[in-house]
Amino acid sequence: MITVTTNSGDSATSQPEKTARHKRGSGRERVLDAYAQVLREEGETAATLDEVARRADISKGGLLHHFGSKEALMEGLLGRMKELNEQDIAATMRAGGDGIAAYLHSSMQAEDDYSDTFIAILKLAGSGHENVDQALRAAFNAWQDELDKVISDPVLSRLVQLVGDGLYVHALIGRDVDELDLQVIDRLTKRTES
Amino acid sequence: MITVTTNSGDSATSQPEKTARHKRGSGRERVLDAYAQVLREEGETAATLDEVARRADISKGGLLHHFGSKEALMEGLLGRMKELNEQDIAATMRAGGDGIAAYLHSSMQAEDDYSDTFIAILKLAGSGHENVDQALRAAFNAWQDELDKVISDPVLSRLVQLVGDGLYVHALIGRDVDELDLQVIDRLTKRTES
DNA sequence: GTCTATAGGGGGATAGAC
DNA sequence: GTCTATCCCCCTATAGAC
Repeated sequence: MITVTTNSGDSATSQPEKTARHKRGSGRERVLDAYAQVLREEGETAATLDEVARRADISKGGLLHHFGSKEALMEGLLGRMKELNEQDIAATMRAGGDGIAAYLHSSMQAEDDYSDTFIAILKLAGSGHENVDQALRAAFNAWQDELDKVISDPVLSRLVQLVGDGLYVHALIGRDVDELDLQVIDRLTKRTES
Repeated sequence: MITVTTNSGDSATSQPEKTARHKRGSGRERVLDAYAQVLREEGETAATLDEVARRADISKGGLLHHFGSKEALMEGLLGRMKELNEQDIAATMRAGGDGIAAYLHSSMQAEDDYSDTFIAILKLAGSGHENVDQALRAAFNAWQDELDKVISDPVLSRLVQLVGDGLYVHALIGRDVDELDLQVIDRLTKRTES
């Protein structure tokens, strides 16, 4: 009894155009790139000012000129996520025609600026920084709102989101996406009844 | 075409009996309890030897007698998880009669020793400790194997696991379980075809 | 705007008394 | 088995030269 408002085409191939990767040279952005990168690759503990400065090819003093404290650096990254959130949601939903497939695929492969930032911030989740958890909840809610527009059944919509979040966990621990994951996505995309 | 090998009773209420909470006094166990607790509540950064010792009501020297290094402490917790894994899987699957509901409910409410340990270790995921990610992958695989025994369709089985993992993410960032989550579980439990 | 130097604090680990 | 005292390193942040 559930209807997915989509033209169910080839679900596994349609990919949206996301924000292009920027590795531009303006100091502030280079620092945020480096911070997000080290968070993704080695986690919170490894993300020291020294290491971030090293990756950004800048001195620690230079870094602290742009961001007066580590807290400020963190909020800088949260700001970037907030900034990219809307435009990425729009791009994901617009492009493929199929919201579910596009959403779930974007949960699997972090290859745009938004996903990079999002995954980096996930590494800071639940570690006492209330700002972080708040920003993450806001991001989740924004995606949920968008999914709700595309999927008429709210329960199915939530299910799709939970599956996407599950895929993030698997990525987090290095559990590779396999054929079954793709089949799950395929089934969620193609089925119009529960 | 999917058949869930279960007596589909009242899915939302059946709860298994898990391992009882131990807050016993043997130094080693108290230390592991404290370590897991601080990881869950405040994350990896806050989990210093000083803080763990404080919570375990022991001195740092005393702690380091039981676990010679922080690395050893970590592996101690991994050992506990491995130890509890099998028995918790068995308890979860045995009790309710319905594997899906039991699994998903245990993903929501961490109130047994295994879940406590598991969530704590999740805070260490993707932070460069290869042991941790390996242990987590093993735990995920063990649950997957068990779900596969209960759910005849492997795609549905994976879907159920992904939803459970998604619930963990939501818990991680303090997004409370709501009515929709319960409805998702209910639907996954009751439906026998995709 | 970027650098070096350094202060100040905290974390992990060792030594050795009890 | 548990404690105190201590060492050393690294991390954040500040000061100030260029």
